[in-house]
Amino acid sequence: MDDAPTSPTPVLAPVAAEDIAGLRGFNRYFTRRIGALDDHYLGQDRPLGEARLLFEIGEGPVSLRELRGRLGLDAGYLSRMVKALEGEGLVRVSVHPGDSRLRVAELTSAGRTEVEEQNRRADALADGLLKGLTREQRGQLTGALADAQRLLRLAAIRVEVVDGTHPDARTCLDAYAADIDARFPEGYDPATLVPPHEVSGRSGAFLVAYEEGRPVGCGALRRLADGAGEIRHVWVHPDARRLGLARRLLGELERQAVARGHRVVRLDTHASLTEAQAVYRACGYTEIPRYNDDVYGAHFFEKRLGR
Amino acid sequence: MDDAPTSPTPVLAPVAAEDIAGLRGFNRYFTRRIGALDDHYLGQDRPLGEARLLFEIGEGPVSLRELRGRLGLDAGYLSRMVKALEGEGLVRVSVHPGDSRLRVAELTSAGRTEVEEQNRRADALADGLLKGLTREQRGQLTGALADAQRLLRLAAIRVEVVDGTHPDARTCLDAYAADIDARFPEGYDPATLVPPHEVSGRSGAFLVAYEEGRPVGCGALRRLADGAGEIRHVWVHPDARRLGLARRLLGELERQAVARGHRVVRLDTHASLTEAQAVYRACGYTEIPRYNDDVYGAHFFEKRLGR
DNA sequence: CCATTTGTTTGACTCTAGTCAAGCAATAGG
DNA sequence: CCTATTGCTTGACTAGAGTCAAACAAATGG
Repeated sequence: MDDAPTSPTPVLAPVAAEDIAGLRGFNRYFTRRIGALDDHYLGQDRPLGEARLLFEIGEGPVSLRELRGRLGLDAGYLSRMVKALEGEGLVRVSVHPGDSRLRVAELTSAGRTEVEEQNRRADALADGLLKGLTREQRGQLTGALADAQRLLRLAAIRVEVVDGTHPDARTCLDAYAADIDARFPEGYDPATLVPPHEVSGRSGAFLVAYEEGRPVGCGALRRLADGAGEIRHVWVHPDARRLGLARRLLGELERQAVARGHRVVRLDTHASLTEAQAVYRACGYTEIPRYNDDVYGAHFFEKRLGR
Repeated sequence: MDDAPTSPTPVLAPVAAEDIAGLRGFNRYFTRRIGALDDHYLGQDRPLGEARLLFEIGEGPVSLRELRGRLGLDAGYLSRMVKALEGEGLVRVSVHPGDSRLRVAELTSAGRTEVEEQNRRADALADGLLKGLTREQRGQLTGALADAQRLLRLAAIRVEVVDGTHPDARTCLDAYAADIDARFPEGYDPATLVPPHEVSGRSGAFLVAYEEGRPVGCGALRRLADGAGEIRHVWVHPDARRLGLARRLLGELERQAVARGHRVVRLDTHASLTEAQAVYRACGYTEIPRYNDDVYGAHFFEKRLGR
């Protein structure tokens, strides 16, 4: 058990030099070769900044504030670019109906045409690149890129301990409640959610996972009457599923439990959450008899925290 | 045979939309997230162009001509940047000993220190990214990136038909001859190489594979006395091995053979080239009895070009 | 209702990156 | 030996990308 080759839940370990070299080598190759190419083609006759802006406005109307955040631009710089695009008839700007300080931009039909042309060019570029490969190799490439992207996204997600009353904690719990309310045949009563004070300070913890500053997952640890830890409300935003984030949250919650002196953690799940049950089992949890009177609980799990 | 799920040698087929979308999605994610981060950190207090230049000078002395090629810079622009770095005491420039038109740049110890600092920062960035993953996930990521890079390199290689007398053809054949001369216990006599006229025009073809403008592989097709095609001198530069380029060259040579009306191609290999034999077998070649008096040939193969 | 805060605009800059052409020195090719 | 050619430098210029501060209007919080 001590020298298990793979660890069921994440353990922090120093990063191997070859992994760093691999990532850096790929980064050099990719950005200099493919990325640069793409930027060059995307822009064509238009400055890259404007091309990116058009692309980012894309579908529905977007507020300038949103664009500023997404592209990381200076307010003045953005304002001027939008004005230039408006002057060319590619973008229409209007005042936000709800808040007159905000301005929202959307593409005109000419703008839409230009974005389509951009997409055509980018597709042609990708097509030209992939053409040299067999169908099988293309599939391998697509698979490898998907795996890499999944892992890079997971790696970029930061898990932080926040207070149970933190707005991001509430946002996540609301989404969690809505989510399972839709999934449980009997619905879900939000009053069942763990109260903020139980997951704050010494007695418990609340974790929020952030991807690019946006909360995309959470998990709570509280103390049971008998002194064991209890994990509750492990949730992952639909956009961030299938990355392995639930496992990561679980591991972080276990670390929090260890730090609070718990030697064992328990949790329960609803009968309908079969994937969750599989995750718990894979992470070293074993099924135990009912240990509480939770109306939604159907399966009960426990894990001893060793080391 | 007609509907075999995987094709032994490359066949051109339209690129699936999902492969294009996969590559484009990854490109967007990667360049905007990782690449941009990297550039930002790499530069720090120094313009990106100069930072890249320092990195590229790296070890041993490099001629400005070489740097110009590698970074794709304008001669005047490069000249000025080198001068600026020289002024800061990071780079030492001297006249090339062999050709006084050329100038060679190398790092001073201050320059080396700065590049080390660059590397430390880039390593720290990669380390910070990978830290969120388990050791197993890091290994998966490194593997996926290596696969993707291998396939992207292969995809970016262009195979062209050149005249047998073309300098790139000669370069490749010289490298090929030197390569096998070192591998064959009995050495290799370059006089055995196919004469240029046999691989030009209607009777044959000479293919050169280019990676970023540099020849990295070749292959020849000529016509045998009985009208069959013969494939010879399939060679891949050591830097471009393990990408699957030999298979690709083989496939292109077969296409050339079909275009010239050959219904069958043959080839021979030296007893010591066991990997090559494996490739031929995997690409649908079957071993046949000796069909020529080549002193180096030990195994003889044939493939019918059907459809 | 008054003071902040937020979202945006405008003017005035800076710096990086890059182009283009003229010119000079060394070399290569006939 | 003469004429390209190659490699580099210099001057003159441009455009893209971005910063910073002042100003102003709408919304928000006491």
